[in-house]
Amino acid sequence: MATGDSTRHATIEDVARAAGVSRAAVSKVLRGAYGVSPDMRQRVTTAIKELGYRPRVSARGMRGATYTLGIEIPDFTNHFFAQIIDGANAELAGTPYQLIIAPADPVHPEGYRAIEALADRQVDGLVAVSPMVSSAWLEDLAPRIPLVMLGRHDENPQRYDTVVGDDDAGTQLVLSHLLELGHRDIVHLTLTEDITKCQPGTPHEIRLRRYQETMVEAGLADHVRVVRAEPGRHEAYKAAMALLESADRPTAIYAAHDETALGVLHAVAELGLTADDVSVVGYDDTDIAGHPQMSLTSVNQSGMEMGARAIALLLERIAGRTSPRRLTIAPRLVVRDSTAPPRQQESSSAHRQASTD
Amino acid sequence: MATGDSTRHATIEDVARAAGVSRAAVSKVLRGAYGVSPDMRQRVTTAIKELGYRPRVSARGMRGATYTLGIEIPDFTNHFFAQIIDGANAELAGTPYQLIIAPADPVHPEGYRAIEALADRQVDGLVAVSPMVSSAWLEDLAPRIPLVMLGRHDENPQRYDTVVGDDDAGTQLVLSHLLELGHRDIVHLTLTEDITKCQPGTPHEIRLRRYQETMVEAGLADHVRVVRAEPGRHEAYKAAMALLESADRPTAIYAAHDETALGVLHAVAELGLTADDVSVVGYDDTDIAGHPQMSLTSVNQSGMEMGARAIALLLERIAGRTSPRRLTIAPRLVVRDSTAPPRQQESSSAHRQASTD
DNA sequence: CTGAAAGCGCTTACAG
DNA sequence: CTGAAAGCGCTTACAG
Repeated sequence: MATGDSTRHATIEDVARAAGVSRAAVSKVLRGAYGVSPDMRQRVTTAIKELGYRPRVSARGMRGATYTLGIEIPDFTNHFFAQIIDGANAELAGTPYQLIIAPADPVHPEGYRAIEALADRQVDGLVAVSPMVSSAWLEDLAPRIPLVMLGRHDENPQRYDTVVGDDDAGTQLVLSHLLELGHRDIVHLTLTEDITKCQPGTPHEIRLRRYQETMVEAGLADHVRVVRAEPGRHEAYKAAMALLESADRPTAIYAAHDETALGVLHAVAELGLTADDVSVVGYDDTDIAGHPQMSLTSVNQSGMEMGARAIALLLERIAGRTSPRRLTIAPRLVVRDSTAPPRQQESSSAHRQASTD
Repeated sequence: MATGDSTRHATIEDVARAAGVSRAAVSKVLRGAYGVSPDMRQRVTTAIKELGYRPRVSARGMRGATYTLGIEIPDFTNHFFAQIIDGANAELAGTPYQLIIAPADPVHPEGYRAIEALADRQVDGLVAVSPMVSSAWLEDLAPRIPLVMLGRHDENPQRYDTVVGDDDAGTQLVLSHLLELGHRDIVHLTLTEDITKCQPGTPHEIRLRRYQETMVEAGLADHVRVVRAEPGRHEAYKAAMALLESADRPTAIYAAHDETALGVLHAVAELGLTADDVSVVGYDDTDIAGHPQMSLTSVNQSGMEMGARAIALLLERIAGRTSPRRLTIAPRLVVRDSTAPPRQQESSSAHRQASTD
């Protein structure tokens, strides 16, 4: 009766009273700070348990830390991002930090909104996948909050870290593979321009540029062909259908990523075609690529590892590091059944190869 | 020089000073509350823009709302949950609420930790997918925070809402389909007991029970066979391999959900078997099930819709409703190529069927 | 080692 | 319509 109804949540004041100590003392025990006698710690711990006390994060956030790390992700239906979260979450196990994830606003998918939402919530650190946000804006945000960006090839970030795949090398692997198989008519199915045309070079922009350069270097400048589709499997499917039903069907398609590649494979299967007719390569090597019924050749850049590394860098920053770091994840091509030598070709190089064997 | 460095983030005090009004006035404009003259609103709005002011959510949370809704999800790699988030996020577009997602702690996947983490952060409402959490604990939590649970068949929740698929009807659809095709050796591949053995009846427990009952009703009590696997595609694959390589291979497998079914299909493909040898049915009808290369027969219960409905119920609760509601999503069987009549059988019923045609 | 006091940036009654 | 004051539940210097 004294303190009121027990439905009300206990506060630090309640704990202090129950333990016969000051609020400051409870706070210290809570944070494992120095300067608490074993006896006092004991009494406080007991009181906390008895009252089922849990500190309000909002209140802590007013002065100190929220023990919350935020991650912004543009799209949940893409399995690659799920892997990143998984890796990040695993890396956080055993630390006092809680991960919260903010999905990009469907209306404003660039990421500004979601990142701001996280910053407004006073997260102690932030990792984001936002190729379309300007680096100047990030430099402006970074002094207020430790920041690690995924998949950004920014020239020279001053105040935040980056974890990137080597999209240049990955694309090189893809094209070497296709060229070795004897392909010449290689189309690159990428995303819409708003995604490939950002300043620092988004992953998709780099893949596109490297595709063009490599084709030219291989003497296939005439065969450079870029097709674009909105993000999403179904959009990729539609674009691929148009492409595959057109007069000059390519013998190979290098898709922007697995999500796109799955749409392409959908079209390929629906038209009764096989890898002999048109080879398909993806990027990300998501779980489904390895399924025997899909067997998609793809570039692995381990989303799990990217997520884990990003968190590791973030924890370093929170611990005090201020100099910027960049981590590059090496790509690895996983060859599967979705790629094969092109069927019967007028291509002289393919003939040479065949007769040389 | 007067106010200090401009790097410091503006507070409500700064805005009030710049607009020449009180902090209370700024607060009212912020929340669109009554009792502000158009002129004052104008001046405040201008000041907010000029200063780039954004209210700190922690501070708001101390007294009022955080405009944050939380959602707890046990597993990000399962596409069904991604769809739920997508649906929830879409439903929130245009409202002042921001969605944040907390992944379950990998070490304590039951969900208590993640839900508490969200509650500690003062979210204005919470939706969770936690079959293993006790309903008593939820009743205890609910008075403090509006709560909607997904996939819980609790008897009679008093203080929270539920959105569930009709797992009973869904299972009935699956078995009717398989029985009509002529299958008798139907195995149910479900998850480990800790997931199916919770009190109120988890979705998987209901699918399991309904499977057993329907088999008995069909006179196939002798054919009831339940196999269990840890969650995850790879675990399902291993269990399926053992099952398919055993002496008495079933002709059909009803998998706990698509994630499991994909593992089964992996084994089926690897052993060079087809749907004629062993039919496979999943649950959730995730995107990949509809891919022509997968073509998995599955029960659709629309994760998008479940997520959207859950948010709609939550907003009602936040608006004041206190009476509990339950929403049931009707399942729909989508028949694809992964199911077919069993090949050549000694089964008399199969013979009857064949000769009757 | 311990505690009293100030303060974080908002919102909420309550007067005017 | 407007504002002064109290208060939300913590943490942080600062004395003792």
